[in-house]
Amino acid sequence: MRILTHPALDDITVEGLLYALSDPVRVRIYAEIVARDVPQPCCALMELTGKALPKSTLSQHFKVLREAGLIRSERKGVELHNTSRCDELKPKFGVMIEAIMTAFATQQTSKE
Amino acid sequence: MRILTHPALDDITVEGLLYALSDPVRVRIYAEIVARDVPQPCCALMELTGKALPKSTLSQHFKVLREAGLIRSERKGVELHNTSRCDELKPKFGVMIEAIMTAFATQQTSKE
DNA sequence: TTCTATAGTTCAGGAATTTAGAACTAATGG
DNA sequence: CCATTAGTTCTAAATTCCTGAACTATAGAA
Repeated sequence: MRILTHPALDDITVEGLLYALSDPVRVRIYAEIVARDVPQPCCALMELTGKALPKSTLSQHFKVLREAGLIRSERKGVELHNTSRCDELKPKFGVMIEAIMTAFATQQTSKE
Repeated sequence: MRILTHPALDDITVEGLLYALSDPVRVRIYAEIVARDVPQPCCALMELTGKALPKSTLSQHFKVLREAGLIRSERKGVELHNTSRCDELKPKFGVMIEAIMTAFATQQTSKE
């Protein structure tokens, strides 16, 4: 396994962030990582959408979130601990991420 | 040509909006539509990215923006006039669209 | 050390999407 | 009716995405 790479703040783009969050599964994953403020291993998020996702698919989704700059993944023993990079992003992107997640949360609650 | 359809506010989703704006060409198109507050025909935006885009490609991009709920397209003679639906979206999505476009504008100006 | 288990990545294919040239439709003005 | 401009639809090639199978990484136990 190669070392996990995270983009520098300068290499993170609005388009990349939006693309990462434009997938229903990925935005839910990111919302959970933000909501539970303890670092989350991938496996904790497997059944997020009701049906269990294949782990290769989940791994790809985490990779997209990571390479977009939304999360940081650090190995802790056998797991990866995933945390939001929102504090880092805020100076560059302002309230964008928060505004997106607020809108998403509203949408989710109104779906019930 | 079929009649152009626009989604009802209820059918517009956060994911759909983010997806539409996650493409570098589409976000530029939308930024121009918002910036020039006169309705824009597609043809006015053909050379947005330096190289002229094929009109079929441009048409698809407008379709994505339209079906996501970001713009409204109305026929005026031989042209389509495209306007932002941001006022309609605001009650449902709060400052999300504005926050995205602000971040995008900042990114564009810092690129020069 | 070696065996086993768990967590996650990478590979490879088929499936789905996107791009763009060509042909088509829609409206306007001679 | 013909020509022109604006934009859509069709279609095939190129690209990207999904996922099962194989692989790598770490830890704990024997």
